[in-house]
Amino acid sequence: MKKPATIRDIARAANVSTATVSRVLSNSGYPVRAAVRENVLRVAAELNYIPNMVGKQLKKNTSHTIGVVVPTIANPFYASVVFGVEEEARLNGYGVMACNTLQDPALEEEYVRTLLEKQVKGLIIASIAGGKAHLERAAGLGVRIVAVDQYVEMDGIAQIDFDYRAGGYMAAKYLLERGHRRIGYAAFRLDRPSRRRILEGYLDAMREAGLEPLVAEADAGERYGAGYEFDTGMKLTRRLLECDPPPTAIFAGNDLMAFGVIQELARRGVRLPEDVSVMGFDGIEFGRMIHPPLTTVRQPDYEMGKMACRMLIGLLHGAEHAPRAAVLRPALVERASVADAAAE
Amino acid sequence: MKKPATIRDIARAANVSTATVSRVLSNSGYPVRAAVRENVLRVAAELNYIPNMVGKQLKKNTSHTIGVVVPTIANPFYASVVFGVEEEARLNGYGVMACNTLQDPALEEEYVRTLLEKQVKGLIIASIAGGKAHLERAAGLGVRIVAVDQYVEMDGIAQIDFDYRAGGYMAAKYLLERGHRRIGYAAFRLDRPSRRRILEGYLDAMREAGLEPLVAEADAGERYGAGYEFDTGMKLTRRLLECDPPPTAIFAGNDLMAFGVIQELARRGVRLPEDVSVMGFDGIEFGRMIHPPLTTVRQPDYEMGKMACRMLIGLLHGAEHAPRAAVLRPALVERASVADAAAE
DNA sequence: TTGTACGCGTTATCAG
DNA sequence: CTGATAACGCGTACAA
Repeated sequence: MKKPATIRDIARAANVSTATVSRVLSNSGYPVRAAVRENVLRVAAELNYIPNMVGKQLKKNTSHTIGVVVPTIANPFYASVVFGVEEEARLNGYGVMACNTLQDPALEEEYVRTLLEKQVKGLIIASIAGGKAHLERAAGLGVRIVAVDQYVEMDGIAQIDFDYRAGGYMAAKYLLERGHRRIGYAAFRLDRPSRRRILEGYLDAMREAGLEPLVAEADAGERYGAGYEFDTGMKLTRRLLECDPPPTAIFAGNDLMAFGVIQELARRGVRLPEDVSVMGFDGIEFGRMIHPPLTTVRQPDYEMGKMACRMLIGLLHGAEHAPRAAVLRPALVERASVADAAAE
Repeated sequence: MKKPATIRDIARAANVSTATVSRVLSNSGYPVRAAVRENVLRVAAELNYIPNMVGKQLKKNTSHTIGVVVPTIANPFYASVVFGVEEEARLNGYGVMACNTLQDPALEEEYVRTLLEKQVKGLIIASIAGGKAHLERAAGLGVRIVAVDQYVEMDGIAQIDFDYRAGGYMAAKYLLERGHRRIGYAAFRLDRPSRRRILEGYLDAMREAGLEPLVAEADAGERYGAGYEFDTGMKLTRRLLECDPPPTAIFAGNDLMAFGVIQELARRGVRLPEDVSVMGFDGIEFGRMIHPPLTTVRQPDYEMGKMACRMLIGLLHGAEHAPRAAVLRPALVERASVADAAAE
């Protein structure tokens, strides 16, 4: 476990200066005599040379790693986003530092700070923090930022937004077209703009149809985590079923919650989708793995990650005309958890 | 977007030397007059100072970020492992660089190399590469390595192993105890030791019972990805069902595949679990979200990540007596996808 | 208790 | 084409 070779070691062994070594090893395109170049390469290989990015980074002040901040990769939706970012990053020679904030604003700020200390020059963030001081500080330091999933009201920040309102509207509308009149909406806490916008879409569709909305909102204060969203779906379903008359269709705030809705319904012997239809939101791949396969509104997670990464790298490469905003449209994924409403 | 402040800027503004600034800002415990200390702190805050880890790292040759290499976080199993690692890392002031190899040995080697260039001192890896030259090179450089999920035959490497054989045995045994005699095993390609060991466990249990094994192995060459495992489950189920007589229970290589098995069975109108029982492997959280909730053999993913990270940090802190090996035991998770075999 | 000066591994500048 | 040498931001002997 001896010390790794540096360009100095190579220089010494090859009888050249460190400058020359650096020139050939970094593919700088700087002219070096062919014989010398080959010799340096040979010696470097012999010495098992591995370039030290830290030295390089300190010198060039550019890190080639981008920070990704999401609530949690335990939700496959965000896992896909991160995965998309990572793929695109790798193709461009970048690495990724992923951070899970667990919906905790303090943790989000801590992570952003750590990322800054590590000299990240680019950041992709699904921010759930109320404030944005941490983002402004980052931007002030010249860090390029791409906000995904959650819109961030801030100048000089690139956005990949998603039309949540249209998504909520699309879901409700679809249910209405299938003949449903009593459509319940099972919502998480409405503490994020994205969630409120889905609700708005649902509300608009119901109002247009002259129907009474039926909303069940999750209680606050539950710990965030893998199974929480599922359990919330079960709980809200119980609440919705107490209504008189009960809904013939339930639209859930996201797919994980929809799984909970389905589970609770199945547990009660309700036939799916004949008795009650269920609609999700997100379009995670697991939707097609349950029974009945989940009809849902898809938000392109993986593609969103790739797109965000591409945009960020464009910004990093100083492309002034790089696109700084995009808004993704929802798409309906018709599977089998929604049926026509039974004639009354 | 002016240049970030350095300790030199602070030193100048506070009329002290950079040495003093460094001493107070790095909490070195080195004696500094209280008044001076407070002044430095004040000036640092005023200047919005953010320590540059790159400089620190170059100086101290210690990176505080650990590399994590897994097949893909698109599989919730590995997502949980990474999540566990990250949580534990954060608690200890470490950051995590996660890399998805997509089961591609070349990619795995590339990632390990990149990690080395970034001067990671610790590595947690679920290696699927045939060779181990890249790991030996890393170890030779003094990098501490913890192998998880996949056993790696190599000196000086810490292991968190899992008793796959016992898991396979446990699954088959459970099915046997429930009265099943024709138990099919739906396997991925048997190109990894872990998978072969699950098979062995199954085979042992069948042999003990004097029963004929019934194995369907996935074809090679399919692209690895999120839905692949699910689709494989469906396909292998079709193959298993062609047997005469068909199995009354199917044991799947992992939970995702079990979802595919269930889906294919449901699609054919087979009643679950009355007609055919299904058993998974891994114990991902989604198992309880499908219908019927999946009975499975659990491998503690999240805990494994935490444990690996703890072990690694112990090694990094030079704890010579740090545990260098652990073998986790499978646990049966009884849910509802397995029923007693119908009397014949 | 404080300051000076050097070096970590690399690249860039400038002179040959 | 090649080589000295000065940075990059920081921590730390060593000296005062």
